[in-house]
Amino acid sequence: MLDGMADRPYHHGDLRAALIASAERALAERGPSALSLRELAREAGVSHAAPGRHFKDKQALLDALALTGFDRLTGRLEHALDTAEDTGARTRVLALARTYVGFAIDSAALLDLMYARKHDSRASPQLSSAVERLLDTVVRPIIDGQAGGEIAGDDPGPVAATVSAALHGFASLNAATSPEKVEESLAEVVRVLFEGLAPR
Amino acid sequence: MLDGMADRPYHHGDLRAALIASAERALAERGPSALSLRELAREAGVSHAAPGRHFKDKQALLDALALTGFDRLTGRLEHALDTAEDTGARTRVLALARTYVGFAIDSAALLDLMYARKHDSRASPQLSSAVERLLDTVVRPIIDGQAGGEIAGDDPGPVAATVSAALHGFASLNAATSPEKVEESLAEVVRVLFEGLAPR
DNA sequence: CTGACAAGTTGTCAATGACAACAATCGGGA
DNA sequence: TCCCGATTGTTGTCATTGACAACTTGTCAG
Repeated sequence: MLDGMADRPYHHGDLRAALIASAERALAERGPSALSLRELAREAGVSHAAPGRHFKDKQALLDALALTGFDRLTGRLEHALDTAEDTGARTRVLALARTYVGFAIDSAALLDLMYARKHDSRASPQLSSAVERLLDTVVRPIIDGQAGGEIAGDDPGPVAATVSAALHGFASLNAATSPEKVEESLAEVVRVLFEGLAPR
Repeated sequence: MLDGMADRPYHHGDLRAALIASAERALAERGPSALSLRELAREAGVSHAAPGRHFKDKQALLDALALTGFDRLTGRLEHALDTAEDTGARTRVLALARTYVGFAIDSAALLDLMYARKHDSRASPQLSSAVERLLDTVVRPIIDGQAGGEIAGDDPGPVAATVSAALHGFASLNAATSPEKVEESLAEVVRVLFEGLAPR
């Protein structure tokens, strides 16, 4: 029975989720180094050791946070693709890029964390599979585009590597830029991607 | 002089540089969270408060470290460009990419730190100008290429944005990949960049 | 009912970053 | 040359933190 918020019940209800949410706020507002388990515990109104029941480690909390980040980003990308389903390949890639960059702008610190964890060799297998799902999503419009003759080549590999690199790189480099400027710049980047550097 | 068993002079000689070097090693070996000022001090053979004379803050140390990273990377890129001076635009871009990715592979944690600091609004002006010099270097072969008719367009802006995004993104995404695979993949990416996604 | 397990609590410890007050060394000008 | 101020390093201290141990409270299956 959820007893409501009366005089703090002994059991929090969903401390795990509350900690992750708090962590994300703290991460965004004060940077990764300022993130303290004890502070999160205080915000949640529990004792300083309570987080230990849900996360073995500070690192475990960060891993869980990164994981939610990947899930959320992948979800948004999938939604963007579904919405642009019947448009051209270029439009779909642009939709993908817009979404990715949007995420990078309003969750810059989280994105950093996500890739920092991904690069760590001690990363959990869950994290790796989350990254895979993300990449699969990016590859989808490319495979479709090649099948429909809108994108050159028949091996999605090199094209996917290029597009995901450009996507991630652009997002990472422009995470601190104002959304309007980014939007404009982004359209140009997708155009250059499709038309290539070499003169036609 | 109470020169005990260790012939350690009261003054270290160049503590500042020693700390930065130690910090880079520790960063690479044990990750950013394990980096402790006191440990660096111990490694340098000085007291736990000595680093405070050279760096106001732990953050200040990290900023200085990031700065050396940018300087080193820019230096390598400039050298790579100079070496490839009389070749075609595509070769020069490939040289740039190789160098950038090489840096990312053997200094992955440092590169993360560099961009983490860059994204922080409280970053020092020195850091910003270091980033600018880096971008200028990347833009150079593009301007040259457009002037020589090897790269389409006359505004380097969009092309530079695309190339630097792809460069940085590819490096970031492949920092944990084996050098051989990366080398192969990299050549394909540069090819796709030049020829574009759209069928010719 | 009950007892095992999950979730939270208090207590403690070593490590850390920051700072203050003090000491040794160095270097430049009188 | 000598002295005095600026640098650089030292010891001491403090609050905060992450981790762990031992204990308590609530929950739920049988």
